[in-house]
Amino acid sequence: MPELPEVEVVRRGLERWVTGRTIDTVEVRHPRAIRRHTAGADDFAARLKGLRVGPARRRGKYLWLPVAGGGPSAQSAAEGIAPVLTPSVTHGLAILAHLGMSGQLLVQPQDAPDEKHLRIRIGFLAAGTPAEAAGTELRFVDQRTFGGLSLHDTVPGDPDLLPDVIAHIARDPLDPAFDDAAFHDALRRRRTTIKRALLDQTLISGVGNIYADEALWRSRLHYDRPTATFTRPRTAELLGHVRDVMTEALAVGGTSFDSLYVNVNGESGYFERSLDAYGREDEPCRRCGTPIRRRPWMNRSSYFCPRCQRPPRPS
DNA sequence: CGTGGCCCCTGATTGC
DNA sequence: TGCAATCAGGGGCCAC
Repeated sequence: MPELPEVEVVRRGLERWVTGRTIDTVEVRHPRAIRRHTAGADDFAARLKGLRVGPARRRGKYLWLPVAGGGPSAQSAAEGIAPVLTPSVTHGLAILAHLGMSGQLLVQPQDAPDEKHLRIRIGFLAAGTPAEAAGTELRFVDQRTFGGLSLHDTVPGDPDLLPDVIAHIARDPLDPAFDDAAFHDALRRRRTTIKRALLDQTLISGVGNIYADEALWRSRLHYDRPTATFTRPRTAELLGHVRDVMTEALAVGGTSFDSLYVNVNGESGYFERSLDAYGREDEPCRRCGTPIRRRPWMNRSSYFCPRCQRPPRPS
């Protein structure tokens, strides 16, 4: 459930508390949390030991931590191929994390009691760590186990050390390299509706159910509008609102309805109070006063103003 | 192939 | 009180 702003809050915490440290021990306590690492939990733990964590990266809702310091690449090890003697400087390994609906990455004191849904624990060497980080470890906690960690080769030559398995994920709208014109062209080619398109991580990443509804409300667009009829100005306005709402949410630490959505120190964000549509069923629209409605939509809900956001004519 | 429906999982809340 | 149904910020997979 964490979307781009919440994941970015976590990324910043990892950058501050984990980057630069050297992994010592890895404990996998639930197999589902590691299922995307096909070589298994023992391989995951053994390969990470002794590696140093690089800068924390993010694309959309995916997070990764490049790791370096020795050993063959994941690919060559998995296939039994001898490591290349002169590997490319920008070809390496990265821990990939996805939080799913309920995942958390927490930096906790080693002696803190285990969380009920603690799935993976990563401990670090004390040597060389900043005094303020000493004695802490990284924990992946996940009630519903839709999220998980895995270890992957990075795309050769990619300056961000993007894990190869997420190379198909689109850039997110806060990425300076996001291509607005290409996004508009892709929308026009699709035979789908606008909210489905916003949630399609191969078209635009980082947008989930909350920020899709918020951006559509700001744009006065109904979630069922077909994308094939979008004009350039309409796409531009929508992208502007997507960027605005996510930037505003990020500035206050993201959206937290409960203690499930927290930064690495367990603290909640404050954007819930600024939501205009999501979760506001029967409350007055802040533009026109009409009660906000909730509609079942793709096993979830869509919140919208029935007056500001008129449905398209049925075709 | 693109698109839409279903399923994975645990827990909180609501209504009978 | 108990129990069933519904819902939750995600995405992979599989039919059509």
